[in-house]
Amino acid sequence: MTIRMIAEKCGCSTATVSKALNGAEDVSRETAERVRRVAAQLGYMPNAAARSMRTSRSYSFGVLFRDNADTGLAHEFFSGLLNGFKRQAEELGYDIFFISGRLGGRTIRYAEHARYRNCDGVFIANESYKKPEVRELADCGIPAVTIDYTYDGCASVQSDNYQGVRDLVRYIHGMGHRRIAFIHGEDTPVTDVRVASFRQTCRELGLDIPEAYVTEAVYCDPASCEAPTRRLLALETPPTCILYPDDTAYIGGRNEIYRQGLRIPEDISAAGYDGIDLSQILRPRLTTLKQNADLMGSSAARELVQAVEQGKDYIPRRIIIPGQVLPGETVGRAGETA
Amino acid sequence: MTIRMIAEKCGCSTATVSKALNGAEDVSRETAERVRRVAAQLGYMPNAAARSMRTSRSYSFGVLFRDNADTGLAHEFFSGLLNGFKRQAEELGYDIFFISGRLGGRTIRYAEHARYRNCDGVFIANESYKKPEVRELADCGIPAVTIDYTYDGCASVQSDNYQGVRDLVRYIHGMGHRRIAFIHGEDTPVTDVRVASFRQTCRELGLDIPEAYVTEAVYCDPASCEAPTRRLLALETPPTCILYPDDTAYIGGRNEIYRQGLRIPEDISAAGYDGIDLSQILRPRLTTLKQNADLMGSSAARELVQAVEQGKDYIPRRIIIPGQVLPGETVGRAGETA
DNA sequence: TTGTATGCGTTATCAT
DNA sequence: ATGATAACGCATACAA
Repeated sequence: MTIRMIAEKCGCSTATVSKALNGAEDVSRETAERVRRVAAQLGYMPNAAARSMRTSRSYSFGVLFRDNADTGLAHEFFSGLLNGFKRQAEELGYDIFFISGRLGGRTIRYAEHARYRNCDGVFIANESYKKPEVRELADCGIPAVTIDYTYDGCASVQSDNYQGVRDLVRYIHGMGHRRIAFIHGEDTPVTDVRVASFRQTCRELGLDIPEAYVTEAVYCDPASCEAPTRRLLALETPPTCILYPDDTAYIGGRNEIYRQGLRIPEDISAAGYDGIDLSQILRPRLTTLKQNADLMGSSAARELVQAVEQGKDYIPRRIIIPGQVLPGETVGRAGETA
Repeated sequence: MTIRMIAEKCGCSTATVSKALNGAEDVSRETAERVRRVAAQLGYMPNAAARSMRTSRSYSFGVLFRDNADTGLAHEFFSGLLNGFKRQAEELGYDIFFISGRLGGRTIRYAEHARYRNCDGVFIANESYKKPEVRELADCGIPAVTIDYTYDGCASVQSDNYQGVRDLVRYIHGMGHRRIAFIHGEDTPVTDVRVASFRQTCRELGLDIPEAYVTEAVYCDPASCEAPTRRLLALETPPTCILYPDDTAYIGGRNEIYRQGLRIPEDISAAGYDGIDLSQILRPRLTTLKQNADLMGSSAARELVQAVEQGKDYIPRRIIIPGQVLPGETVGRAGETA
């Protein structure tokens, strides 16, 4: 099935067929219709490789996603991100494929992989943005959009972590809590913003947060939250509410709290972050901040298409996507002077 | 960066460069080495589109994955499957992209999409195998491998659901349980096998399973397990152990059990299926059957490469991947005559 | 051992 | 409005 066969069947040239199929102006309406009818009837599909070679556009986006075992696609936030990106990209005519560091038994650099497949744009998420190889990809001339990180000259889509933590803390404050602790994730740009927002919001609310109330664990690692939780509960003046790095990590804190014979939220309140399904399935339902991963993904796709189609005229934008507090049942009402 | 530029730099023809790069026999060792050195130095990468057009091989696999909101990539079993497939496919030189029903604002059939991108093989998972469109894809002439389902003429990789349920039931029986109930998932080929295995294993063990002990819920839907759990607990002779459709669905049963003021496993035992991370994070740790999703994915990739490279000589195989009981803490010891 | 020539399917240019 | 033709980058059959 090539345009040549359609041309023969229609008694015209391949040039005319190509024009007709691509909606060019200089084709008579009747010819165009006839060509399209025959094409549809024969189940014609253009050959992506040939088109790509001729136009030097592949209508594909490369996706860089950390897949190294642990938390890759399995994390609901990232799978949501990818789903949103994929759906919108396809809607706009772009297929997506994965960029990886291995191909055919050889190690290749991300940028090489992207060039090899001629992708029109790249989507960078869930990677260590400090790795030179990642920076090389972002800078290699192919339009790129990054998630939760800004490279100079690249579009980026970011979850509003500042406002997210702020909303969550204010909600908890509104429930009467005055002694709020934050077990945050490991050191990343996202963590920095969240911790800064936490401290600033508490200050604005006139809350005094002892240093011991801000402590570190590891994202998505429940076990890493057990010791910090234990330490917080053992303080002379323990917090009345603990913020966890994310919904999954919260499970570790929850296990520790129960192990101490305490109840949630009667004895101690807790909140997560992300708003994954799990958070709403557990009883008591977790109070958390839902990140709009799907919207972040689809926004990234739209932005990337703009970057590709506007070429040199494109001015990189930074898009901030707000999240939303899911009240849940793990933050209880606390006495005003707790 | 094309072979032409390398040819100029090396003072030889493009044909020689092509041969040298592809390890042909009829090139002198010194020439080959020089060409490869220059290529590496210039950071040459072949153009995938050009190569694809010339060889009618794209070195890419299409992946059909249900992404319709709910449980797509978010499900750890499927993300594990995809990860395993992706890693192994890339190792063997094939990139992967997603086949979808939408492209450029138009609805296209899966088979069309696959042909458009010229993929060398397709990986079908997590789809309704009964849809004619899916069957069309499996039958369209492109080598295909399916997961947990057999199409005539297609390779397939299957989780050993028969043995899995059998091992799980026997483990539970070994813990002293004699009254075992099974809340299974909705009607699918996989469910059929699991239910059949459950009944047969129980029969072999001499267990009498009342009809009320086998009942239906929905995979990955905790809420759907609440009512069935309640009904089982309210029976005149309630089970001492309940099998759930999967680890996620178990959460619903767990919530209901706790709501009734019962303890796990002291008052009632329970088991899941899948062995996702969540199951090992919860306390008590869930007794479940871990499916080896990663191995299923990588096996599928190896098989698909065989199918592609052997062409007409390839004989479709069915590969069965065993799972493994994860003992956990939710199945307690029951009195021998319970 | 090396080089020349051709074609894969498509789009774009230019002539008709 | 239509068509002939070239070119995209690569691999290969065949000539040298």
